[in-house]
Amino acid sequence: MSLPAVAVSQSPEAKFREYLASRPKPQRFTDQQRDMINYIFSQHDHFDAEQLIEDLKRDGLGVSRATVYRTLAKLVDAGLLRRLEFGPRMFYEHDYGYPQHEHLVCEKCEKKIEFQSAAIESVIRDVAQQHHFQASGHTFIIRGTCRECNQAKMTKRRLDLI
Amino acid sequence: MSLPAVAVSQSPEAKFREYLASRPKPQRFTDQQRDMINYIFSQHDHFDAEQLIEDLKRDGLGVSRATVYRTLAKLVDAGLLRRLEFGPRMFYEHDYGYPQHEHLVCEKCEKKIEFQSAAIESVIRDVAQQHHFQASGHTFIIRGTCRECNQAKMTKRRLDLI
DNA sequence: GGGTAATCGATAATAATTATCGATATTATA
DNA sequence: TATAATATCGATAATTATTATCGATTACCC
Repeated sequence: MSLPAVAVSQSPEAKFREYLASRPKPQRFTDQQRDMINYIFSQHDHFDAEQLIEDLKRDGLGVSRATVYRTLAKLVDAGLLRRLEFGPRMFYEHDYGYPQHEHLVCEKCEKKIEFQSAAIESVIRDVAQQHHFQASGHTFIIRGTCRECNQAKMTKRRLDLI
Repeated sequence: MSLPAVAVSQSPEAKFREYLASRPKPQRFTDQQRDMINYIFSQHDHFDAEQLIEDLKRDGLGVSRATVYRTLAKLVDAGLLRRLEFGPRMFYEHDYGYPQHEHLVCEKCEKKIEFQSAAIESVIRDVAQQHHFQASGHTFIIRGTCRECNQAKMTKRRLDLI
């Protein structure tokens, strides 16, 4: 699930405060934002808004649904989180301190496997240049069945034959 | 917008009827389905459910919202259409008679530019093999600004300086 | 043509996200 | 340090895309 981290000089909170300070109109740093950053950067995981709301509530940190969505948007804009379009709802993962990568997503168990690929970076560069397109981001997801779910299916098939 | 077509032996309608006939429980071919297939395959374009509903209505072919969604799902399952996850709503494009390709999507004007890349196919094969992952599909979208929107921005910037 | 059941259309429901707005809390200023 | 100005909060309503429901309609087999 995890790739080697990238060295960073600031804490996520410090980086976020810098982002807030750099906005044209001044933005405030609140307790809810601090709680969210502490929780999110205490582990590496893919998560969605609903999960985060439940997890924070379970930890006694109540942050309202609206504030969770608002703060996630700011964290993405600040470069702390990446936004992933897996199916109908958005997922989020660490961007700050974590290398660029792509995903394999299992359609059976929803597991996300990360991988890095220099080839993809170069395809993006080449294609963008060819079409005079100014690339600002990309989505690359491979959908299918993971090793474990494949084995489970194989085993079941073998059992069915008995 | 268009890549060279792929040779096919059947009309989209014939291919769809074959699909319906091959289902475990028999499915019926209706006037609404015929109207939708005729409309969709009379042009090559990326479209979403809402556009299609409006376009059909404008052409005097009234197909209800529910039926449009239901039939789109069947057309995808039959291999006639590909389903594209561009942002919050689904888009559709020809699959039958049209080669595999990926997209550049302009964030300013929503234009979709198609491109083919053998490198991506091989990345998918390699990564899947490495992780013993059974790949069934993928999404690859490069987001950014197209040539025209870039020029518009440049021109505006130049004018702003006067 | 007649019976059966898949499909249709109208509308209700769902799910994820965004907007609204009075209450609250952060930051600048006196 | 008190206070004023205003960004953010929480509760809830609204929005958007899509799916489910269900009685009416219609395609398909005999």
